[in-house]
Amino acid sequence: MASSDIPDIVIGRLPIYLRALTQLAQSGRDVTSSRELGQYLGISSAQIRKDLAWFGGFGKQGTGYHVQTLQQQLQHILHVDRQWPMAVVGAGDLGHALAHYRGFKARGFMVAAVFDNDPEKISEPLENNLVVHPMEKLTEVIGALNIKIAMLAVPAEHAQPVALQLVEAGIQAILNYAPITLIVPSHIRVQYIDPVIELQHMTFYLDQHEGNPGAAPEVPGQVSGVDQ
Amino acid sequence: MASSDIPDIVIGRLPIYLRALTQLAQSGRDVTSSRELGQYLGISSAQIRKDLAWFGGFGKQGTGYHVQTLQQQLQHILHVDRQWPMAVVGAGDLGHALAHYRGFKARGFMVAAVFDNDPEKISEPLENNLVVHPMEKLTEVIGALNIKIAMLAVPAEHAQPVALQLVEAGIQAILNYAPITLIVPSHIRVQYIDPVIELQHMTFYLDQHEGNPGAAPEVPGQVSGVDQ
DNA sequence: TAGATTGTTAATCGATTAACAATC
DNA sequence: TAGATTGTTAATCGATTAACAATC
Repeated sequence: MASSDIPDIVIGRLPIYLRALTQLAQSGRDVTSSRELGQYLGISSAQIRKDLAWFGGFGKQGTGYHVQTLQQQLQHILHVDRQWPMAVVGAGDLGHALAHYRGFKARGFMVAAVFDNDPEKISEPLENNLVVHPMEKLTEVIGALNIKIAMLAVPAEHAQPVALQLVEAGIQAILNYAPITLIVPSHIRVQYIDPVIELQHMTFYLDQHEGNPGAAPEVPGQVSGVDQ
Repeated sequence: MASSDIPDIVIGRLPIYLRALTQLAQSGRDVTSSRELGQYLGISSAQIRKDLAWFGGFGKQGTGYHVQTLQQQLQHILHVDRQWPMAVVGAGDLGHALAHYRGFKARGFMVAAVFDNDPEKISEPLENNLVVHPMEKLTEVIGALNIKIAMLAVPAEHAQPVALQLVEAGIQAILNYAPITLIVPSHIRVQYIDPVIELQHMTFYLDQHEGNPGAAPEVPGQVSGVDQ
């Protein structure tokens, strides 16, 4: 029952299930099945049932799963049945995009503070009453707002030292947008977002001269696999 | 030898190795070992050697790997020993951030065209002589510039139809930033970037009341695992 | 009831790790 | 040479899938 018993690879799929359920709910579906969900996500129905079974029995034989109930259960399991305040560090293009992103709220998150070390950006007003704080205020603001999660959007060469500052300030989870591996204490959670990693994964399968000259229409219908 | 023999999970790690080698090269290292690389990335040395062995023997017994040579080999294997022109679809905050991002060039990519359906954004000038094209020009421009890769940065409700337009236009790989699962023909590669998925993966391990009041400094030193 | 789908166990499959001969 | 590290094989480990009794 301890969360450490549950394979991390299972945890990684739960947010994807949750996202799919949200889509289903929006399209008005009340009930779904592991078969439907699996087909939609490119995952076997057995895997979905087995993943959910780690946390209990949420379905009904013969019927399937009540979309809204399962959604709530997953939100509870993932601790997103609340709003996590987050810090954005780095107020460049990406930092701005993150600070303005409307999609966090409905899924358990909000940007509560933005930091940058560029004097020109300090005090710059953003949406939602946010302003850009100087890096000197990092520990103070993160402590005052009880922030545990940071999105790191600074240039690659600053990412490592800033990450350690964040840890000092009490941050426990970092979503790192800088294209480097961070070295942090082992109790700090880190996830990486680097578009080039994903692009290079795809170009392995692409061939420069695999030309499609003039466009070759194809019948849609199949489903692509799951994301990392 | 056919690329389909090689597990996709192995392919997914190669860009991470390549990124680490770039970091090593920048810090002036000439030679490295599977042990060093593994320690740095939180991966076993055996796995790194086994992954590389799918493509040949790049190392020297007793010595290790020549950083620059291995870098070049991986670039070749991943087909990033060239510059892939890409389309950005959606010229909002995120689209702008992608169009301005400086990090693509050195790693095999460039933004060659930007599209949006908002008349106010059309013809808006961006960096690098880019302008925002109307969606009507999608097929024409993608064909003329021989673009095979698109980054999809439109609102969630438009992502599915736009993805199919991209496929019609000859796009073969999509990096999808919209928080939905895309349904596309099976020969189209799709990778997903959704920060909320990564955040929810981390909040599973966080506890709201696991307070660190007043900041608890900790000794850095250990390394976090590999991303997806 | 008959049909459908769950939760779960056992079988299979694949990925990771350990170990070591080869060799620089 | 002695020490180090590769490439590779065999052993282990873990994840996925198949199958089905339980039951709605």
